[in-house]
Amino acid sequence: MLLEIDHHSGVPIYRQVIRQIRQQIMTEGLKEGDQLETVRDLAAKLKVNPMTISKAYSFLEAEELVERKRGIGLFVSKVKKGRLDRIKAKLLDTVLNRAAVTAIQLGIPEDEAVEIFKKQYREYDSQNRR
Amino acid sequence: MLLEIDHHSGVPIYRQVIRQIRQQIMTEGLKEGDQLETVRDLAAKLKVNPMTISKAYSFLEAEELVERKRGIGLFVSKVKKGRLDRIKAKLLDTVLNRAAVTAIQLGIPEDEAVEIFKKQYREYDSQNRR
Amino acid sequence: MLLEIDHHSGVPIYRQVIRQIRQQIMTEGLKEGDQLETVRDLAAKLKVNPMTISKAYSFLEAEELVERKRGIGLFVSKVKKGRLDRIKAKLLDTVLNRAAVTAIQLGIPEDEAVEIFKKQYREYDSQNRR
Amino acid sequence: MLLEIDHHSGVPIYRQVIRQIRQQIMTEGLKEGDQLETVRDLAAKLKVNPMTISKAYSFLEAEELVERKRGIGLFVSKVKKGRLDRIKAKLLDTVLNRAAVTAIQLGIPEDEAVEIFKKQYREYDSQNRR
DNA sequence: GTGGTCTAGACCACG
DNA sequence: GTGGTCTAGACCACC
Repeated sequence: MLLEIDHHSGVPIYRQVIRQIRQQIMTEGLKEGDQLETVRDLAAKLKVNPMTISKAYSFLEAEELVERKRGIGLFVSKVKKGRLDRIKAKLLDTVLNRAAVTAIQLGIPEDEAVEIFKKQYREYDSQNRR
Repeated sequence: MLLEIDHHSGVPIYRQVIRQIRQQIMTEGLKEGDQLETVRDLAAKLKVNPMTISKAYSFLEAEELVERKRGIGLFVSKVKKGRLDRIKAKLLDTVLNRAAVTAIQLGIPEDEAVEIFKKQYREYDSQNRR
Repeated sequence: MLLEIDHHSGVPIYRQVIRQIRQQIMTEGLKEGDQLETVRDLAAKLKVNPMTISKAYSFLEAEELVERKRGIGLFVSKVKKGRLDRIKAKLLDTVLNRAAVTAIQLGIPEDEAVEIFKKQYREYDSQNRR
Repeated sequence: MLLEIDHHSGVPIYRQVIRQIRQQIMTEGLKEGDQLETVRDLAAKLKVNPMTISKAYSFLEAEELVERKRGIGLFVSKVKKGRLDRIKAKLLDTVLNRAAVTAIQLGIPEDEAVEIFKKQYREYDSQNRR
């Protein structure tokens, strides 16, 4: 499980953990039944307090993306395809809406904004294609 | 000066103020030499604590988008066209990049992402056209 | 805000807090816009650590039953009638299902179980009617 | 001896074991003098840690529903009819009381609550009738 | 003043 | 060994 924490971003560590794990579940980097790293291991690896990790895991559990097996560990839940799609769609809408609003407020016309968006898409995509 | 504060967004109020004023300077809703509303007036109008406005103004001043004339008030600075464009471009790149990255990580193909972006653009645009 | 904590029940304190506040929101003992007691006050009143209360509040916020106004406090969110009803119905189904299952496993016939249920209902109801 | 373990319910496994065996004794699926499966066998069958089964058996022994014959095994105790009935009644009262209280607190009228209860009863009953 | 975050460390329940 | 809970206390951001 590959996580990167930015201690200077101002974003709480536990939220960074939540977001990244959620992302990996969405993109199936983490699949149903996969075990998450133990609280203590992940805490040691990221050099943060175990409770910080525990807190992140608790929220993921409340979201039902992750399940506890008591005394054993945490595992990725089965997420129904429909629910997954809804979460994805919502996430996407949010971020694209934010982008569109900014473009409009800056007075950038639609096609120009779309071009920049495409450029960004292709750049990132080509860099991260495997 | 027209500002809207969303108390439920989680975004700090002073940042909402900063962003909106910055936006207005960018789009020339506020022009060089225009005077900003006084801290007290704006605070009263938005029903927030004056310190919140004061803080926002300080940041705008640090950004050199605004100048303090002691004893008189705050005024929009002269911003060179080139610098303005660079700020705009950078802002736009940042937000569109973030959107693109999210789309890619969720495995959304380019044209699908573009479609959603356009939809968001048009929705917001039609709602806010004056 | 009236909360009772049972330190000996084995149920985590923060969950007791969550459940009771949720209950009060459901039953409109706490209404939209009402401010929750501050973390520190409630912690002092219940004689627990503020973080325990904070944790409870965080989960309620994640559930969107409660909203933060930064620097001011926490307030009961507007909950759409439909969503409220769904939450209520689910809660009710869960607890009545558990009751029914137990009755069946003990070999209690339906009408006998219903009679006991009615008795319990009336007893509690008459005690707590105002 | 037929037991079902739900790893996702959050209820400790040893408690699930206790409850189900107790249930079977109540309903006379297990009768006086019947031998319980050995700790090892049951643990292997349920694929859980033997200590978990051992712990469950200890509680049943403490409850005097079961007796240890050293070197031989565990056997279902003689339970006086009266005591059995009292245990049953108490269990039933507890769970039905909890259900009634919840219904009342949610403002559900008696007959509506009863209807839902009956529905739950019939659903579960028809599914598990043999 | 408000709530949020993080830490260090203790203790508990479960397997 | 696993995760969960709670505490005490520090520091931060916001209003």
